[in-house]
Amino acid sequence: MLAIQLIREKTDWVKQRLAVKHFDHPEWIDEILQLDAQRRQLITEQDQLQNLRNAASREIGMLLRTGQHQQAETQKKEVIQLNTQIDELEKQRQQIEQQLEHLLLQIPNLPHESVPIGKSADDNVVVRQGGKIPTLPDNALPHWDLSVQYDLIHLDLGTKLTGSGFPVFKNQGARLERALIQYFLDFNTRAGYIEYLPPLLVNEHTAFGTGQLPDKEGQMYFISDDQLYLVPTAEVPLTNIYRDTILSPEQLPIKLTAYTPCFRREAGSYGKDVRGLNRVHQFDKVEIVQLVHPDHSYEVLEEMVVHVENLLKTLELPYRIVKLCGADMSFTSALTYDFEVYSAAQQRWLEVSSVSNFETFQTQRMKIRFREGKQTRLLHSLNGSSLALPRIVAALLENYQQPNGIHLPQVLHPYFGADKISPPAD
RNA sequence: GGAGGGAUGGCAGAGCGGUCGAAUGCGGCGGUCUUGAAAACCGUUGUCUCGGGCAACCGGGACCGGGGGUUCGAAUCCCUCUCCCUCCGCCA
Repeated sequence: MLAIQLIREKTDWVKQRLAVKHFDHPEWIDEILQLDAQRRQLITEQDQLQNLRNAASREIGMLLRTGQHQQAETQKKEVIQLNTQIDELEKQRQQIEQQLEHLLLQIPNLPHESVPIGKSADDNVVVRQGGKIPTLPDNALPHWDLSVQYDLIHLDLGTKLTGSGFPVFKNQGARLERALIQYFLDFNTRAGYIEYLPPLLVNEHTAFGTGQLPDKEGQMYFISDDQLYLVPTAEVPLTNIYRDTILSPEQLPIKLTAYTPCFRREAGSYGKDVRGLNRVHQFDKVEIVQLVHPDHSYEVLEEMVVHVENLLKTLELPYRIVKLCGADMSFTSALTYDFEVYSAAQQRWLEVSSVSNFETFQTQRMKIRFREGKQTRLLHSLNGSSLALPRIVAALLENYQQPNGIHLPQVLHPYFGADKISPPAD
């Protein structure tokens, strides 16, 4: 959520920035300003009347104590008059505020100055590329075939147990998943991130805090009996840990990491994009989150990008880093880098991480602040995947397939307990 | 699931329906003392918001778990929701 003062003070600049995100209702900004002016006017009037009421009530107390009941009664009648006026103003104010909030919630975050102008994902800018794209043997298979051949992942079984998009990992497949999670968490904690294991169900306050509500309501699974949402990413519970807190400068930066399964309804997805592990309803992901001083958040963003990049390098996968253009960014982000890994058998780039700076867009909602002198100030929040597992697994299987098995990168050997995935014994 | 108790400032802990934004203690910050530190003493110490100076500040309003009600007036009374504690039951 944008700060109303920002809209007030830099109206034209806000509109100009929103245009980069292809936000096509600049008139809402004007409506917001109008409502804001009305709101402040009403508050001023109401406060004045309440001031009068407080004084009068105090006087009534005095009158009663000194036995002047007559005067007290006339005073009471006046205050009752006042109260009807106050109630009227209060009703108006609430209505205005509701409209204001409704509009404000539909304004996306402003893109950073460096965000590329663009109309679609085609206009994203490749920042760096690394690793080597392997040449595969002639009979190379995509990961969904390898999964079956090596008895690693069973999508049809998931369909039987739950529905489509809920993969079942088995044997070496399950072990690989566990190894990756463990490795990623170790990599993050070594870099100073504090490990958490948060709840997988969150309430609506929490979902609202990071911006999942109301914007992406349909994307989350909802437990209606208890009014709880299944987490679509660890970002949600992790960032909300610090909701409604005022930190001291010495506590900064806050660096958090967590593994959680992620649940996404992905309504409306179809076709080859969803084949195999490319898009599923439940997947594993390790997330990193930082809450930092607003003056340094873009340095921290670069630091997080390098962190994820280093992790990817150790997996020895061909990758590239993409800076998202205005049209492709999320509602809440000010600047986002996507990480993609090359899936050699599918011959396409798959997104495995998204690292973003949200500036104060989330912290404004969550009221995450720090003390700066006598003032309080909003922190900046950032997060990124490090990493999302399914497409990493897909790329590992496809890129490393050899006639005698799937050779794993060295860093995984101790976690996996072997240097390769062996063909099933049969 | 059943019965009872509770939710107050960073923490602990008071609070007859009317100068209560809230006693007191601890902690924090500033100062005196000291070569320095500790102790002692003095002072200070919440958040949000509106208005004015458009800055260090000043004035108003709101906030004692959330929401609603009674009243001229509510931290204090009533209703409701949430959470916490104790006991019983059930259970990984």
